[in-house]
Amino acid sequence: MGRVKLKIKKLENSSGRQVTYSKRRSGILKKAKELSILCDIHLLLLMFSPSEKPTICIGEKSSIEEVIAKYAQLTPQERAKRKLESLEALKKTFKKLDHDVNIQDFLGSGGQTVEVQYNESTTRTSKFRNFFLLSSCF
Amino acid sequence: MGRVKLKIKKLENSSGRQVTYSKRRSGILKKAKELSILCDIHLLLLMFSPSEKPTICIGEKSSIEEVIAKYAQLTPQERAKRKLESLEALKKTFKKLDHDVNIQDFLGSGGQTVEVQYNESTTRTSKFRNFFLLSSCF
DNA sequence: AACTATTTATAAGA
DNA sequence: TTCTTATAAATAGTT
Repeated sequence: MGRVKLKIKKLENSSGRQVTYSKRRSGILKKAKELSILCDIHLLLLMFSPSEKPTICIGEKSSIEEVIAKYAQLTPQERAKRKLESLEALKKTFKKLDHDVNIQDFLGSGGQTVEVQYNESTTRTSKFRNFFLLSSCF
Repeated sequence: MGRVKLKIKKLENSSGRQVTYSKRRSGILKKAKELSILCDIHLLLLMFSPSEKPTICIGEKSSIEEVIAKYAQLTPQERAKRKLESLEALKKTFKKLDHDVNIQDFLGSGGQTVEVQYNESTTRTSKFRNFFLLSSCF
């Protein structure tokens, strides 16, 4: 959308990245909120600006805890399956809408799984402890 | 976008909700992925379909753990501030783009803060334990 | 911060 | 469900 079609790759101009972020951030926040209302679903969107400023969007229906907890309740098998399905859906969208985008570049490696074990005997800061507690849920 | 302008309220027809979810899910996944690439940012999008099927989208740059951990590192004050800022940005977008939407209805109460304390002496299932561990990070 | 030419997303219909 | 198409909406480059 706009005067020219944009190549989906990292914008090399730093201030350009910030401008594009501001514009698209508004757009995606609106989309997220609309989707959660129209379809009455749980939704969570979390993002960080190029200068690391965070934005969070939580669907009307949800608290952050609910959304994360719902995801945490899935089995690892289920989560892996969903990741792949999401990737497939995205590929399909791009095939349909964007024949001239390099799909491989765009999607990257995709369905990596991450396994992190929390070692009780290791001393960690609160920050790192939180990190590992959270990791163990995904 | 479409043949008519849609009112942003819960679609009352159940199959209509599912159809709209499918279409808009593709759209928002594409937007999220594009934003994360163009602006080279960390991003996480998690949503559940009307039939509770989960979808997760993680930006090219991120693992789930990284995004959550980044958010977990903010102070509660910082988080509350960001929530309000996000809400303000959304209000602004709607004022500009959608004069005929009922802003109040659309945004709901918004900036609620949730405080959950984990009580070590209480017995809980793993599921609930995860819930509270996660809660304590937000 | 606004504007506007264009591209993109999507609501309804087939 | 899947495809089409008229129309609304988002946004890239510009002012």
